[in-house]
Amino acid sequence: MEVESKNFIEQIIDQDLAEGVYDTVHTRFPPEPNGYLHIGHAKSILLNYGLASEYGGKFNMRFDDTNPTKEKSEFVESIKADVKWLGADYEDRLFFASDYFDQMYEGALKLIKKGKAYVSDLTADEMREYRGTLTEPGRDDPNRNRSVEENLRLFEEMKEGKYADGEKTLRAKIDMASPNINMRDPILYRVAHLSHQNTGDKWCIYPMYDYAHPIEDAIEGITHSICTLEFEDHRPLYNWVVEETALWDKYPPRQIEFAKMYLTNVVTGKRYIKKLVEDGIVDGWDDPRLVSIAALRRRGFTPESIQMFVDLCGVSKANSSAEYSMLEYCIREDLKMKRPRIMAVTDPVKLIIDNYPEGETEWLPVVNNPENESLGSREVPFSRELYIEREDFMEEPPKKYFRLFPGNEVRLMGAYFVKCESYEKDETGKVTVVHCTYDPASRGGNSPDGRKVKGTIHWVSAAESITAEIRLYENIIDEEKGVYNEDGSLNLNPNSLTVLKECRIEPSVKDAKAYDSFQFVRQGFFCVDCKDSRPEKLVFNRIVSLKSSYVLPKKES
RNA sequence: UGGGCUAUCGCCAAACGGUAAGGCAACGGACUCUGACUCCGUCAUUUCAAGGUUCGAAUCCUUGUAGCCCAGCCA
Repeated sequence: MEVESKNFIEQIIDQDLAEGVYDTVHTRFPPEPNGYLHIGHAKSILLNYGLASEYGGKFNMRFDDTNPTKEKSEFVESIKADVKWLGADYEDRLFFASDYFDQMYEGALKLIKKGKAYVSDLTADEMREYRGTLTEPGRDDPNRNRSVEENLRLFEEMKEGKYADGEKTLRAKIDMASPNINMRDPILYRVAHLSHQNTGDKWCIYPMYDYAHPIEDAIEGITHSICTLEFEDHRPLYNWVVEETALWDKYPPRQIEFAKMYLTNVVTGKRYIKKLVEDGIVDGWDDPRLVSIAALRRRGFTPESIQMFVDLCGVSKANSSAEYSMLEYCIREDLKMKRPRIMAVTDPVKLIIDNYPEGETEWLPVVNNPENESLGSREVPFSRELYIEREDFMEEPPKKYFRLFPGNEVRLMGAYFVKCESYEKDETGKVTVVHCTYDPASRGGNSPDGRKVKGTIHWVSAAESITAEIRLYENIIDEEKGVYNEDGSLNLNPNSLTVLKECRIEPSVKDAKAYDSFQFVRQGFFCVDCKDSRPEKLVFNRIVSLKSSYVLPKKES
């Protein structure tokens, strides 16, 4: 048992439970359906869901759809799919903030009757002017002292549609001189003659986030309302609304803020991604070079790996950004034991075994994953003509190079020992064929005379191998400058997408349907691109490469 | 400049007055039918800075410094 220290949210919960503030934990994930979810949201989802499961409580899915101008049902569907894929099970608790519009309206009436809210005639500009600045207090709204009756009538008229957009608002009566700008009589309701994706044309007034969110939490019986740091300043207002509307059943919800997580140098900004999509730089929100949940899924990341990543990152209140290598570690860790390791040659050179009978093919058994026997084994065709990796042969090897070079003997993985006898080059000096002889006694990869070889290389049979396309993805990086320069030009890493076309892969990839992804020996992890796969040709996405798989010895001269 | 928050290794992050966990990355080395994996070792005498309290401070106090957030009828 590992002794894991609890994060600060767990500590707060423990204390709440101990003090009897709450007797359960009920969390929620409340996105606005205005875009696709990315890795940052995954943290929030898994954190909220994880907390609920850890304490035997419940987790709600809720769409915060209080602003019809930005929201689309398309996003509702993608968000639901992503949350499900991540494994955050909200059971039958799928809610919409718009489900509570009636109660919010009643709450507003209650506030008006208590003298805690009033209708304002101020325009947006006037409102800004009256609000004051960061350093100067605001001034009272001229309508601040309207009578309850007048406010009631006016608010009713707002609802009835008697006013144009922006003509009137409902404001909370708090304190125009508060150092916290959020408390300077914040707007509770605005007039907006818009059709809502859920409620249609029923409403022409819509509640603001600060008013709506606490009520949503209260109604759903949320105990710990976890959000990001930028809402810290809103907490007093959150509490004010919770108190004044008193719409909770058992206990009032409590807001806790944590730091968002960013990935170093990757683009998460919605408007940048939108532009990348619009400019055709990427092929959509799920382009594997992005870090939306959909992109990660298409790239071949597993929900388990993302869970691991979130766990590894931890939760705190310090702004931070995790290195991408941590995410890569997680997917490598998750996949290495549960995926078959098969042979793929990404830059083929022909290898001819001169003393192997022409036209003969034998099928050799190879274990799928030496570290996980339960994955079974497969048969791989072996013949006189093979392909090996170009980097696995060198005419003049540096020191400590123990793959193929003239006169050297290596093991063809799972097959035979072969010794390099000669090689051919074309006019340009490029090696075209490597000639070897094999030792028939070393079948299976071991010589009965006990001699050892230093190197083992992978290979595929020339005739039976499958040609596939492999896509090597780098993330679209976001340096300090940002993705786009001021003149609109793009800061892209030049090799964000590299397509290798003539890759040769052993025929067992035909069993691709049985697995989402493979580990290609010494090349890393790949998945079949379900979106881009053509029937005649398999397209693989690289999930992540292995560590240092291409690196030649450094200390050579 | 008003208010809120944050500062612990290159990156995350514990430590809650008792003498700086862990992970990622990096670097050595061992092992290996994947130069992967695994394994073993190295990696903060010091916690933004300077003072102070204390037998003892990353933790408490003071004064600074730096970063993030707030002036949408967005969330």
